[in-house]
Amino acid sequence: MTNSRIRASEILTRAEEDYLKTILELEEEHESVTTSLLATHLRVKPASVTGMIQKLARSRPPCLHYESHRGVTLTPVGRQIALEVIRHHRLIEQYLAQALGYDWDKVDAEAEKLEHVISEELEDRIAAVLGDPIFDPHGDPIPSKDGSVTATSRLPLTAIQAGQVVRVTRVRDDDPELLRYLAGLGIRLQARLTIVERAPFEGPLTCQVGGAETEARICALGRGATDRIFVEFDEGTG
Amino acid sequence: MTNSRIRASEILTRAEEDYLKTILELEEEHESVTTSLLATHLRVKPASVTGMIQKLARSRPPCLHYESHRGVTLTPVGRQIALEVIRHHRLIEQYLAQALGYDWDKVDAEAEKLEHVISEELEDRIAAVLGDPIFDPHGDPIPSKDGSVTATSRLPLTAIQAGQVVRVTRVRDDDPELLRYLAGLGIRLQARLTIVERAPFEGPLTCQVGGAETEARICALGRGATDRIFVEFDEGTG
DNA sequence: ATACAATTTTAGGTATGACTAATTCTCGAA
DNA sequence: TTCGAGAATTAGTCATACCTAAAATTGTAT
Ligand SMILES: [Mn+2]
Ligand SMILES: [Mn+2]
Ligand SMILES: [Mn+2]
Ligand SMILES: [Mn+2]
Repeated sequence: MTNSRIRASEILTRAEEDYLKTILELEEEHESVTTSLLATHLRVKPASVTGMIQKLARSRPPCLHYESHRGVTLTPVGRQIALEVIRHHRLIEQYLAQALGYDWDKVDAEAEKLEHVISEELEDRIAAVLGDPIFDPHGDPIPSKDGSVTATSRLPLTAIQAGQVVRVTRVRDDDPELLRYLAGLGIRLQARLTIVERAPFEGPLTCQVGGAETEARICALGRGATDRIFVEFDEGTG
Repeated sequence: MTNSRIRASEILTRAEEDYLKTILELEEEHESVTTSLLATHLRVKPASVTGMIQKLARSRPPCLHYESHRGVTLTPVGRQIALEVIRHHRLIEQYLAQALGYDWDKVDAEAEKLEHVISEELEDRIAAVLGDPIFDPHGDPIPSKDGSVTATSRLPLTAIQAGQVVRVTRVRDDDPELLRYLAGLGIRLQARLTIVERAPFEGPLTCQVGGAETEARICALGRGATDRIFVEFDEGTG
């Protein structure tokens, strides 16, 4: 069985799907997707990455462009497959949170496995039950079936000045511990933050969580947190 | 990496889990679970079965007893793992049917993949949402967490005489086409059947579906159907 | 222009789990 | 009791996807 041909939405292995998904996610944040960058995010060794990207570049049609020592770029075919996997992942995360009461720190690990095994029918039913959601529990956009993706804030809390008022729109989902910690502080999607103070030299950022109406809490966040929280300037005091 | 030790509820591969599940299912219906029987049900070649059962017999503690040319028997450890996989499978089937509106002919294929990847937490949440169901959409019992299994009817429709009135309590889930066909006839779980006539020499069984109250339909079922439908004698005309 | 350090690729190996083909075993019939 | 058909096992391959160690490449610093 020589499995060297791939059509869009063909049967790929779990490993292949994870590579394509990760490449697309990294393309959005890095100008070049290198072997070592992929190895870090996929938790495998660089030699393994080289082997896999060579296979994906050899597939017909190719899922990605690859030149030795130059990093990789997804082809339209590879990008479409990656978007399908990401749609699965984020839809499942949202379903676990909405329909099954999962906390936002647990959904990623579960979705990581389920994303590879659900059928088109299950994908569609989940989307229907949720009313075709556009965002996952961390504020990441869920690609539509045709592959379009809503833009999200790239403004990290780290970049905000003292005195400004912002709303949380996205939180990196790669650190469950941080997510649980933030939930404990009341920092969730749509939470309003008023920046009280920014200590210099990468010192902590002090902010007030929630409006003055409710019991507002003050907390200090380090760089590890503020780099992973994305915000928009608050329009209209809801 | 020598992965030869297995504790109950340890990480097994998908293939290993499917073998153990299938062995338990076959033990219930056959006095001896042979290599070729397993090969047929797992859709692999006998040589592959020999290899896998030798590995499962060598695992520590062993998942099954195996003597060359003598078939296999699950050990308590193997049985417990098999029950966990079957619990996953049937809970998922029931969830797909109840919560997501799946038809009973589609749930098996989907559950076959999902059963291997859901976490203990997801299993528990699904069970909770469904109110700890005891049966799956085909009337098969869902093993409880402690491994107990409700007994089900082993009386096939084939064994029923003309004139008798029975209720459908279980239908084999291995043939989606048959399930869809039966659904079209109104033959589902708890449907009442009145046997009108039994043609001799394995001829068709004619029966009336549903009570006389509703629009009762007459249909003729061949052996392929009646062997796969299990019934109980109807108590009280509900 | 050269050399070195970091990155990347190649070479070679492991484990899983399937396959085919060849061989061996078992058990019933002669 | 022997024989042979069918069932099962062994032997040898292949594909996937990881790994380590060695070799090659790149770009930067001298
Ligand atoms: Mn994954
Ligand atoms: Mn997410
Ligand atoms: Mn399965
Ligand atoms: Mn079932």
